[in-house]
Amino acid sequence: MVTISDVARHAGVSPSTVSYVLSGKRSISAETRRRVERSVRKLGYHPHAGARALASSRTNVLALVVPLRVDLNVPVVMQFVGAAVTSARAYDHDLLLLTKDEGPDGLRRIAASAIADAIIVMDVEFAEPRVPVLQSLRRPAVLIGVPAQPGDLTCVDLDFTAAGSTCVAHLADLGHRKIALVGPSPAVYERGTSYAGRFRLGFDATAAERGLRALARPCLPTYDGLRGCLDEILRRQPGTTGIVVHNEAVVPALLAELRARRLRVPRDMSVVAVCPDDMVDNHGIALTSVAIPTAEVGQLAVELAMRQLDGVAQPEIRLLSPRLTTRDSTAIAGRRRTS
Amino acid sequence: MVTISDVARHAGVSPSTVSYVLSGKRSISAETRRRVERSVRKLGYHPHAGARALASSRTNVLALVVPLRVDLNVPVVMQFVGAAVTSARAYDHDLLLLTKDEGPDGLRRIAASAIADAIIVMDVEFAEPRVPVLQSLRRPAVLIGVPAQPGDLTCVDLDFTAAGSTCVAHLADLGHRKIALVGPSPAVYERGTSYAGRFRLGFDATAAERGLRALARPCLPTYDGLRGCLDEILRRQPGTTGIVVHNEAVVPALLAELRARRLRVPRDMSVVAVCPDDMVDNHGIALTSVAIPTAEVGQLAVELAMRQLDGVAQPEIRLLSPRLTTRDSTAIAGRRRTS
DNA sequence: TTGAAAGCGCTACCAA
DNA sequence: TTGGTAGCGCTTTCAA
Repeated sequence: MVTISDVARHAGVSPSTVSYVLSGKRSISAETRRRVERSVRKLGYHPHAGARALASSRTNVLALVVPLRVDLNVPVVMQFVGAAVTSARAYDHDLLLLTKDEGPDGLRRIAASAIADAIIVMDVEFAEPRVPVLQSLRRPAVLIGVPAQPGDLTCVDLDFTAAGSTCVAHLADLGHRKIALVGPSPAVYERGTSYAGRFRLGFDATAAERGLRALARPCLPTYDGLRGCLDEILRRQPGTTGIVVHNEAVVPALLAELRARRLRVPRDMSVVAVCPDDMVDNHGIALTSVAIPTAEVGQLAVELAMRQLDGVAQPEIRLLSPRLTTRDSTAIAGRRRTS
Repeated sequence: MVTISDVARHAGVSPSTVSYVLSGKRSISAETRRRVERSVRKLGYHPHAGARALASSRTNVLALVVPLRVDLNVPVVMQFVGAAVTSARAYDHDLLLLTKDEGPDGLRRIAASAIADAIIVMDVEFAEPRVPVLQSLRRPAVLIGVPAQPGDLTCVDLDFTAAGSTCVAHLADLGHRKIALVGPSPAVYERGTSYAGRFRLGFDATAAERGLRALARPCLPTYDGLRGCLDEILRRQPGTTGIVVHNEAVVPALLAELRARRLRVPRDMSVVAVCPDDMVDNHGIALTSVAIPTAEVGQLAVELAMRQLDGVAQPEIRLLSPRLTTRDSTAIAGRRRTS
């Protein structure tokens, strides 16, 4: 392997000079820099990650804890991950993948063995058991989602409460009086997943505020689950003319079932989806939606981690404002049968 | 931080003894082992990853190169990843995530900076540009997929050629005479993605062998894409009674469109899907399918990498035999209109 | 503006 | 069965 000494010899300088050229931590004459950079390229030198980590206590690795459950929307998770790797690379960092299954012990292991400089945690719960551990580690950490007690941890996410409000307000503005929420899987609610609860909060509050009849139901991410959910909505709240669907996986099934029941979208039923923008167009009808800004959130999570590593960061909770785009699946409410 | 010397002092032994207890590379008296292990637990010791890597030239990290394209089926990719992390952890290894976008240079970087012990590559193309680099690195590597010239690289995947044959044979056995393939995105074919081509190969060969009329079309993973694809199939090959769909993303759209055209499944149209087993049941009808064994493949990839690291491995190409499960979406062919 | 050299924490060789 | 210790490749302090 090519070492820093090889480069130094080749360029006719000392190893420390090579190190400084690479890190930019002290000024180097133009001529020396040029020679060193040439040698680096010529020899194809890459610093040994372990040696660097040992000497500098910086690994240039970010740990990302992802959920592997299938009840979460997998493509959405993947978009976060994609955005995170990409921006990590922009900061010359790599991403280490951990699973939520490893739990708090996994976080301790990462910290104690100095495998990563910072930890980014996805799929945060309301009563998040990893929060105390994360605090005790005294290491840069970013949560994607907001637990009940974030303490001094940095959090970033879409403002799901506002998103819930926005969806309801849109339907209310169109004159709908009876609306329903097709939510995530029951399991997602049961374990107190942060985003699900926050969305529900905004949905309920704004429905009450605007005087709407509103019914919120969790929904298993299967065709049968959706059918059951829709059955219940139409039975318990006949005359429903607006549906908010916060569960991308069942959108195709929802549209298929509405069609099967002769409920036309948006004429008989308005539908607002909560999903990444690039998923609104694959369903035969362009969906009115509140965007989940996966790219922004993933990138922001990495940036906030990097800022902590640079030592110039206050703890903060960064909630991105929701953006609703009106497309073809919502319309002014009429008086039509919906059951 | 807790170092190996801290543990040694606490247990009243030398650092090297602690190291040997942990690695199991030489025999240790029961008593000493007990004392050391107690100290390790008591102090919460985890070896410093960088130091270990520097001294042993082993990182206990596996690099996994994933595609972040959206034209590939994301949940399937995620299942591979999940299986890979989980089995890597079983071997006390972590997974580093690289993106295909980094290309050959990314592989070189990983190797040169000794960031990972082995590399697992997903989304392999027929004329895979990363193969020569991988060979030159002389490091354990596993491809998920099979390139045209694997050389002495280890490959693992479902036997997609056999899978294509199996689907056709199933339909032929049921008496279907005109069948079609709804394939992956055109882009997937265009870049010569290994699994797409191999499946197509098996499909075409067996259709010819069994004397079937067969039409294979790529399909964009959108509702409109599917509609266009289905239009073309029914127009260019009227009387088609069997469809093989090798593109999980469009399965909901396919079923919805068939219903919209009054083509009942399986009465008027038999449908065979190629997808992971846990995705056959979310569509209102249980689909006859050939399983993509994501868990097995992901796990096997890791195992083959570990075996190479242990130095006891021959290069091999491991193709898993397809398994077709008959469910409710295929039936004996009748004489019915399909256009 | 540059160089010399002391560690960082661990593994594994050499001795005992 | 155990201990001592050189050295892995780098960063960073101290000196020049």
